[in-house]
Amino acid sequence: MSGFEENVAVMGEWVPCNPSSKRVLERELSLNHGQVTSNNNKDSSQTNNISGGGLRERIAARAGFNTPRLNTENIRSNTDSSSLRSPCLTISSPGLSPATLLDSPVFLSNPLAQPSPTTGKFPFLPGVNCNRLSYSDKEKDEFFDGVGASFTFHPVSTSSSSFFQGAGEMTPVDYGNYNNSPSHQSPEEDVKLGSEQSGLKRKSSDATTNTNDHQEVEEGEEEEQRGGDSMVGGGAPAEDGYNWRKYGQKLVKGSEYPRSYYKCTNPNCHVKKKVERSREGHITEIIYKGAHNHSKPPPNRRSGMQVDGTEQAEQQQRQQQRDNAGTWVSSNNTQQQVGSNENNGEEGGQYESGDGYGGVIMVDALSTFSNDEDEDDREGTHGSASLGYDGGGGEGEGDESESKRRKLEAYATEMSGATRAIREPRVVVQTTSDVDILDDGYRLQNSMTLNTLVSSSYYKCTAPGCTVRKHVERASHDLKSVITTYEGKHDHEVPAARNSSHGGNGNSGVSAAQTQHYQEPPRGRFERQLTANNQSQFGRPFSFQPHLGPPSGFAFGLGQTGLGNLSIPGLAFGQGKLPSLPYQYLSQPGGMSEAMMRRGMEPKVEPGSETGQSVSNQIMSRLPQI
DNA sequence: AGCCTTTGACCAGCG
DNA sequence: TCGCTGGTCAAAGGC
Repeated sequence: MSGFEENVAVMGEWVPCNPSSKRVLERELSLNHGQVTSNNNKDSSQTNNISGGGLRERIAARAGFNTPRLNTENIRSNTDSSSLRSPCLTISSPGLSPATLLDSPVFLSNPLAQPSPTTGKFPFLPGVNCNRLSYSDKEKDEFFDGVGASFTFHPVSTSSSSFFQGAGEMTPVDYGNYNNSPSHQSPEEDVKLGSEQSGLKRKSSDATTNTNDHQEVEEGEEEEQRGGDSMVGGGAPAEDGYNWRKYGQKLVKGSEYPRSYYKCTNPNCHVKKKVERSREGHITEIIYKGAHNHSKPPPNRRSGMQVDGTEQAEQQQRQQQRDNAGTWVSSNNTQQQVGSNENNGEEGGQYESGDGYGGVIMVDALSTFSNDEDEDDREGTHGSASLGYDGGGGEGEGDESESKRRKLEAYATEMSGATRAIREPRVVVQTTSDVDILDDGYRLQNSMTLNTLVSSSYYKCTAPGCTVRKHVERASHDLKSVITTYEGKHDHEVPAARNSSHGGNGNSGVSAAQTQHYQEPPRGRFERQLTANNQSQFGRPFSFQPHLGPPSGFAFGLGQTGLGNLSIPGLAFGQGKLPSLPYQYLSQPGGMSEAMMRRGMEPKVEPGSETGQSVSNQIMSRLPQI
């Protein structure tokens, strides 16, 4: 199922390189929590506006994807310590590619964007109304002038595995699935070296066929390290399922790496993509332009596309999801639009349906998606939506956004004091339209997923008139840790299973065993939490106190999500992973520790783990001391 | 033979 | 108008 575990494996690493950055982090840690929490307490419309970081706005405006900008960089053990590596993301998920994302009926919203100088989304920016959808260039300029050099990200070069960067702003948009876990990967990331100039020896690349979770991530990285070969022909990245022809390569100013230009080889498809690869052949940036108006080539014709049992299984799953998805009701505007897009895409051929649902979008902090929106690019109008950093959104803003993006990139470069190789933390967003028949038997819709440290899936019962909501949290690196929170009362009969495949166990990646502790929630307005197998993280099941909160009640923290997924310098893979905790604790002002204490619980720390430390403390403790 | 990459040249947008 | 830059073209060559 393209639910939780299938979707995301994102990793990012970045390290504040100077004391100033630490201060920024501290501010972010302290400020974002509160803010986001408050934001989340607002009604949906409000939060939508807040989220307006732009993606949502543009999505709404354009009803589709157009030019997702995917920035990725895999950071591994860096043998070249002298070279600064950008924060890396590793996405490898068979069938989940940017293209897949384009096809995804559900997308993320800007709130997911990592707050950063380049995203123009600095919730902690003094004097800036964080609820605003966009900021003028002047404001950005002023801001950058103020923040400027102090905001510098330095990539971690020591970790064998990058650490996923969580989304920045997350709004409790409806009932989405906010997945913050490094559990899925996008194929694009696995594209290895295509063809490198500068006498670089061509490697092959690509596609990690994965399954789920960390295993996939790690395998994907291993694949990378092995120089896994999946390049099409001479090196066209094809793990996204499409065939590409390289038509140019150029060293772009300000970029440390050459940029390759690819066109979709389909005669009637004008989709293009730009790929930047590091010297090692790691993709540092992928920018898609346009939407495929055709289906992916048959697997057996996808040169360079690994089609193994895993992928086949996933394809089957996706098909199954498509079959099921039509019966579910979207719970928010965005999703409805997405659904519309989906239909349009299917009917109009704008959206290739190959991957259908679920997907991973890796977004760099500069902009989540590029905004090349000339008419040609909007050929796939149905499936086009441009997502920009500024959240301005609106017709005809593509060029402007692009310009702004470039401008911001320039800023980022300047601020980094080096090159674009120093990238900001990336945000990986997973979107799904999974509809699950949970272990409780009710059909719930999982509308959205965002990746952060903790996967948080929001479900809404699809039964007419039923307002029950369910929130499932899973530890990013331990999917067995599950916390389920109910709101409302389960006032209708449990629908009969529609699909044996779900079999009451379609909890988006939560196995029956993992939900075996399910208990019938009490009637009435409430929230109930349960855990399953969380002993793996804390030695014993959580002892949650009732979480009383607003209806939407699951506070998302911009800060916690982002920071919660930060790669901590000096931490190796595994070490770098923050403790698996319900993000709601991360979202608490003061960090997890404080949140937990307020809840009267004490995190159990596994021997040798750092679980007991608050995220912020952990992060801060590893930052350079001022 | 077909498809792809390579790569220098060309074009267009922008300041 | 000019130079810079990003994007594209297209000939050459490889597989």
